[in-house]
Amino acid sequence: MSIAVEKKGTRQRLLESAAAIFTEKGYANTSVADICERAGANIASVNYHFRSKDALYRTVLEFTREQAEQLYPFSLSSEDKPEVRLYQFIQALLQRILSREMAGNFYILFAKEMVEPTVASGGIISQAIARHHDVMKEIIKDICGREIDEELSLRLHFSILSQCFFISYNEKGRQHHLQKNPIQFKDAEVFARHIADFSLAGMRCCCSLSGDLH
Amino acid sequence: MSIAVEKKGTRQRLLESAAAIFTEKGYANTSVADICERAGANIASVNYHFRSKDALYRTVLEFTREQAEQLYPFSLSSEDKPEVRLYQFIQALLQRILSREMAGNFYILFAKEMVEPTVASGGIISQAIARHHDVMKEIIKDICGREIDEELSLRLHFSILSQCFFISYNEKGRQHHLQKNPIQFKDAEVFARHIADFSLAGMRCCCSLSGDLH
DNA sequence: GACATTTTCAAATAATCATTTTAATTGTCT
DNA sequence: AGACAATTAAAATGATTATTTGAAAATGTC
Repeated sequence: MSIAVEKKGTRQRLLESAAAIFTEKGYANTSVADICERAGANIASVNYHFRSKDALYRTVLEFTREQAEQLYPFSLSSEDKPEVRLYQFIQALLQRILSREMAGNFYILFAKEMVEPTVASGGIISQAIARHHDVMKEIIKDICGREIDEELSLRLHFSILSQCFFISYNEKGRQHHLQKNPIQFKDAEVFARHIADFSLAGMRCCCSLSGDLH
Repeated sequence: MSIAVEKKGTRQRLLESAAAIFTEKGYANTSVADICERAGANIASVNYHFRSKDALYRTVLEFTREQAEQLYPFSLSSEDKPEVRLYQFIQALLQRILSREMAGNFYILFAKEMVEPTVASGGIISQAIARHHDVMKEIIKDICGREIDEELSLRLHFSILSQCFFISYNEKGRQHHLQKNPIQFKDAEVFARHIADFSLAGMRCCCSLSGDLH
């Protein structure tokens, strides 16, 4: 009928509207009426297309996660040196987090789910954690050598990921409580460079410390 | 009349009950009725003693922050070497975060406020951020030397604090999504030792990198 | 064009919530 | 005991919420 661009289908409009508002205000503070209004749809459309608010929320989590994985994959060619792969992983993760598209929404929702879990999230969060974990584990093993202590590996893992995720965890509060401007997507590289340098030094130090004991 | 222990005053009981439930479920998911029931008080008592749910929440934030500051002060004797002060600061912060008392509640509420700010929080969060910032800034300056770049200082600051706060940010989600047991208070020292070692190496590396350019 | 299916719509339902009101109770000082 | 203020109690108010309902409209199919 009209221009192809504007006809998106109610379901898709609801999905995008829901992603935006859930990210903005959180699950509990978002009403189904808000979502429908922004999508230009009727109040009953959420329950028609998604069965419930819970199910819509789960769909948003799944959809935004897929967007993130497609747009910024952790493409680790195992021929690169592990130091390079560390940087590439951190960079891709920060690009996901700082993405203006729906990929970025996932990591904001992820942060909310870690700080205040909902019953609506299903197993999506634990899956996401496991995927990040697997990638990091390989990199750490290759940098520190394979006879590294399991506990030490976990701590290094923790130190590196904490710096990456801290950005998404703090973004909302930085704007609201400190009146700062949002961090831009283009800052991803500078941040990634810093986190990689800082962490590489930390890893080597902690590895050699532990190695000396044996 | 009765035993002194059990007569705590409705106001105090409401405060403790509110701190526990706000920490457990977050501001939006907590009802005044819940708080009153747990405190063994009437539904109207919150509005009588605190004027509103908002004001009660603010009081909880202030009260728990004071508890944290009193129990685990950032007592930095400027005679100690900066490396020692770094460790002491991290240790005190982790002890606050992992405290089973009301001190720990503050850092859980703080995490919630960063990920999903409320209008009810007043300026308490930005004050808390500023205090941590001031302490860290001094330490970084003393470790890296005073001609350090302002931007680099902020990035180092970020890398260190992210590791500390990550524990409180993730604690709820770790239990809910990963079915892990809570991190114990006694783990504060091991964690602090790791974060301090890791970060010290990172700082020195980043400082010398920047220093070489001049 | 007529039928069947999908989608939209407005109104109703039922539950929950913060807050207010009004009355009863308790404690304190004279 | 009596007067007064502080506190507690129970019920009511008004607003918001997710979800359901049943009919209307739109869409697709033969």
